[in-house]
Amino acid sequence: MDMAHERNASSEEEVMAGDLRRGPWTVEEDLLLVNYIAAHGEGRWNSLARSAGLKRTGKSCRLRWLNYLRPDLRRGNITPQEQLLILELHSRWGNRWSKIAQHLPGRTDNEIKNYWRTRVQKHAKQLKCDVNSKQFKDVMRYLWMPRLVERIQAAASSSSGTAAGQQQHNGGSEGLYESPELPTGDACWPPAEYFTVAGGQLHGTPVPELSSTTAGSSSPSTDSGAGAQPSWPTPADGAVEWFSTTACDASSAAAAAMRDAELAQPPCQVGQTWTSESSLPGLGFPELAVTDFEIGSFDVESIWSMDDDLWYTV
DNA sequence: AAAACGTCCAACCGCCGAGGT
DNA sequence: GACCTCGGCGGTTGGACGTTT
Repeated sequence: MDMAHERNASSEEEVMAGDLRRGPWTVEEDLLLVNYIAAHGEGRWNSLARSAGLKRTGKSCRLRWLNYLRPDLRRGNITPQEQLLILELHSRWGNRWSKIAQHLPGRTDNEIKNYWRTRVQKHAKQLKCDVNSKQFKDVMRYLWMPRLVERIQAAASSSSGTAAGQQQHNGGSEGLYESPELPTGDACWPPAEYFTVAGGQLHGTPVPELSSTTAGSSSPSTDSGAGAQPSWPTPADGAVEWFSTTACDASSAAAAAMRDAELAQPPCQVGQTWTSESSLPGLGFPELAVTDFEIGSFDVESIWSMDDDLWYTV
């Protein structure tokens, strides 16, 4: 199983906290928990822990079950589709991991949180920018997310010939993109309510519980103008922050004032190259070329040369 | 070969809100 | 209303593992 299980169950890692065990779970504990839940179901974790004969806190049992033992967990790398969804949802909700996880079936909040901290924040660090800064968010929205969409589209189109017949999904006439990491017959991804592929195009639809301002009203062009259309935030979305050319210190009063001004204006500050006329009709998303992208001191080319498959894995 | 460094992720911690008494 | 218990959440940590020097 996992490496934790290979450890000696009587080692000093298993420090007793009172009468409760801590540290890595053993195979025996996992079996106790799984069998008990199979027989009695979840809930009342403290009493469950006692009844199952586990010397663990209810919290620990709950965490172990939700993050590791649950049968419906997805394993393996975060797919580009999932990456795209995480970026998009994080841009809306911030560190609401559990909420984000609700929209990635089989993924846990812990997994998404770890992904964000280890992968996304690393890129922010490489850009010498705070991960929550406006600049970094803009990099994500205008560079990485379109790039991800391109990758998804490329994968979808390259597999459409052979996999089209396998990608029929429940009730829809459009073929869903299926993650290449999933075995045939596994759940399609992303779920139909988010993105679908029809006519070689990736389409975004509103995420449940999200602001209706993004519903079917917005989609970006990619930097190659490919026309992929996940559910991007729009200028009309009050929660969306738009470009500024200020330094990375997003907390400065000047930057805040500039943001306020930007929010009252059409979203155009990318080297002044974007105008309402240059956006795709009705899409509200600037049509950008990478070379147009100038914010602060970012070395845009360095992003593409990063030796990291975060944004490119298929 | 091995030390140093970086990455990943399971698990824990502290806080908070909901619900019950 | 006060108190307590519990579940859930986000932040953090420790250690295994991989990579680089």
